[in-house]
Amino acid sequence: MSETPEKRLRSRRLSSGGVRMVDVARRAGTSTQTVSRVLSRPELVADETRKLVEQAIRDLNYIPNSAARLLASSVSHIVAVIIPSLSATVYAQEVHHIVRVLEEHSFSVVIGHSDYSELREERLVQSFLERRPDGFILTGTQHTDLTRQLLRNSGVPVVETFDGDNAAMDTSIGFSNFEAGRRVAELFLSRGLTRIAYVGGRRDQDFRSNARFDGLRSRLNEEGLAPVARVELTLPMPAGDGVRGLDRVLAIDPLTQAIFFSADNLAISALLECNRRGIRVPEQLAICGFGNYDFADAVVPSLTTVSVPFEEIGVLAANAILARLDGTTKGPSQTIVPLQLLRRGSA
Amino acid sequence: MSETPEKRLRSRRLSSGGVRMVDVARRAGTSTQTVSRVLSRPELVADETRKLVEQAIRDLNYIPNSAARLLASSVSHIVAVIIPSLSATVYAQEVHHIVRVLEEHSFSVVIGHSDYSELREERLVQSFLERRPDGFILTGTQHTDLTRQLLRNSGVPVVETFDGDNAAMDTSIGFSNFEAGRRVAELFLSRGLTRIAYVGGRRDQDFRSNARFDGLRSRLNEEGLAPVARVELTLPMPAGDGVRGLDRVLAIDPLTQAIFFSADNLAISALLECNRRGIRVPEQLAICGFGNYDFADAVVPSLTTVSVPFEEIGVLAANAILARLDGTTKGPSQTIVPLQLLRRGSA
DNA sequence: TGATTTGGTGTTAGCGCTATCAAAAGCACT
DNA sequence: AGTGCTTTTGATAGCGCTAACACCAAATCA
Repeated sequence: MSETPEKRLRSRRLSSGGVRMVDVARRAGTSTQTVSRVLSRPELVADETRKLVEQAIRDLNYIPNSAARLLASSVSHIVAVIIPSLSATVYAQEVHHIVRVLEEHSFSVVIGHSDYSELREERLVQSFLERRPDGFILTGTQHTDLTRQLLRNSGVPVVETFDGDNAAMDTSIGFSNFEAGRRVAELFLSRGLTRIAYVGGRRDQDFRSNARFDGLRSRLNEEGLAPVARVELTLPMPAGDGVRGLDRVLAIDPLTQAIFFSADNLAISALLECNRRGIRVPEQLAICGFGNYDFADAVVPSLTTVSVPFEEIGVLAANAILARLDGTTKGPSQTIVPLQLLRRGSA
Repeated sequence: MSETPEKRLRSRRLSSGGVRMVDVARRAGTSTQTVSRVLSRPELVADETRKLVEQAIRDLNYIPNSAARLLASSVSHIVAVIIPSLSATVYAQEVHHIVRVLEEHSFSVVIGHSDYSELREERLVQSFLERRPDGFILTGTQHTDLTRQLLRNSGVPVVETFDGDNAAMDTSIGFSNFEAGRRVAELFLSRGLTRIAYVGGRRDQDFRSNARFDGLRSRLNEEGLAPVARVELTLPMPAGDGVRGLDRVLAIDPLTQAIFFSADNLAISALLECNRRGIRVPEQLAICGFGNYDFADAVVPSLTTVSVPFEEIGVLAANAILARLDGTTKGPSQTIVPLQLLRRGSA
């Protein structure tokens, strides 16, 4: 019997990684409980003991195991964020600020892409729930029934972003896409333009773009008008799609006087294409974008667009989760952040 | 004695969340081990039993607890990714593809921002290690000693991206920034330009930009030339910084014939500014960017730039981690992805 | 026929941590 | 000295899962 069970077990334990809390406790001459307290609620530990423990932690290069902590305490310090895609600057910006704020509070962010599909979102929610996150930040208010049910059952705080038009499950941080559409229509109308077109994502993919179109149409209807064209592009839409959108609009109605693009990258590439083709902007064709992206005010003519406070949305979403976790807020709440119509050269 | 310890404990357990594996086992009439096998290695379970268990899982809406799994098995299915910032499209793109690939293999990605600081990176590594990730993807090869030590001790596979010039700790997926600088210099020289300037990030922040500058200078030196100006901007650099860079270059040497910008967004905004000021590009001032961003070929004149395969880098980085984990690859390795100089209108 | 292998399943003992309670130590006051 | 209080520390029992092994029946072999 050269290999007792104990021996084998011990070797597995050692190979499993390294320094455990009990090693720190032994070195500091305390119990593991005291070490645990030094890490999570140091104010409960006498100064002298605390220093001893901290020294032991440093000496041994101890790194706590958050899985064990979660298992024992049911707190993961993880927030799950699901966005359509990180290659859209809008969402990348938002996530940037979510991560920034949550990092400061020692929460980790896990990220998933829904790829503009509710079903993929559902699968992600399912898989993220295995990590027992302390919060969820989703994009939009469009979800499958199962997604809603899973989240409700889990009892985790949920923040939905970017959609202030529809009812949220829990907490919502968004803006009114509908209102944005109306404001843009108003602008075009005020310039005496009536042949107005819209270029955006596919109806079944891009619900927030739908709302902008609806807003545009609603305002036009009030004047007895209607959009002369609506072009739907498959998401994701790279900048070059702006030119395709432009072409399709002009194919439908060559006399179009104004186009509202659902994102600035489309609008900018269309605008640059107009310059190239000698289509005068805004005299011949007015262009309005959405999002106030990087080069919106650098192109010639500068791009008229709707400015969306992505940073603010990210920060508010992160803070909403934090507030729910420390008990500052309880129930659902809706926050609408204001949009700003930036009247510039292109319209 | 109306409250036995057992009662209290049971109530805590129940409140802690919900359905456990043992509940599934009970319902399916098996042991927990069999349930566990159905989830992780279903081929080991008889078809009939498997179906029983799967039904029980569905009936109960069972969601496994990954913390318990990690604790018992030492596999987290987490990959930690640290980039300077998600608001730089370059890194957002890279992360997009990392997430996309890893999602398919049911790995979760946790994200952190170093904000171009080695010290912040060190803190992030420290905190991410608590989650026992199965892999790390870092940006660049510049790290603190403690960062290196922590990662080495942890035994986790590490991939460093974006830097093919320097030695990596473990696995590296990058390109040669130095070579990029040389290629751009070569291009300018071939057009007979000699008064060449560089605009990039601050020397102590942006090591990869330094390498591009070094490459540029090295090639110029070979012709007995030197850069006429080097402008250093504080990171992060929003697009508007391109104009500031242009101004500072022209202040140092008004006769500058060519500028190499360390990122396309700077180059594009500078180019648009030249148009506005009536500086003729490329006749009066040649401009070259880096990265081949969205509008690089849409502006007039189109932007000459270096195309970097961000998508490929992300995919390769993710695959490198996966290969290490399933034992396909063992030791360190270095992969250099090729750059492409896109000669367009601006140079 | 018995010996051996195979496939399928169950039993046991942790993984590393924290919640909970108990207890000890210190202090002020009667 | 005894009482009640606060502050500080420790012992114990899990958290929910899987690794490792044990076991059993059926299949295969000599």
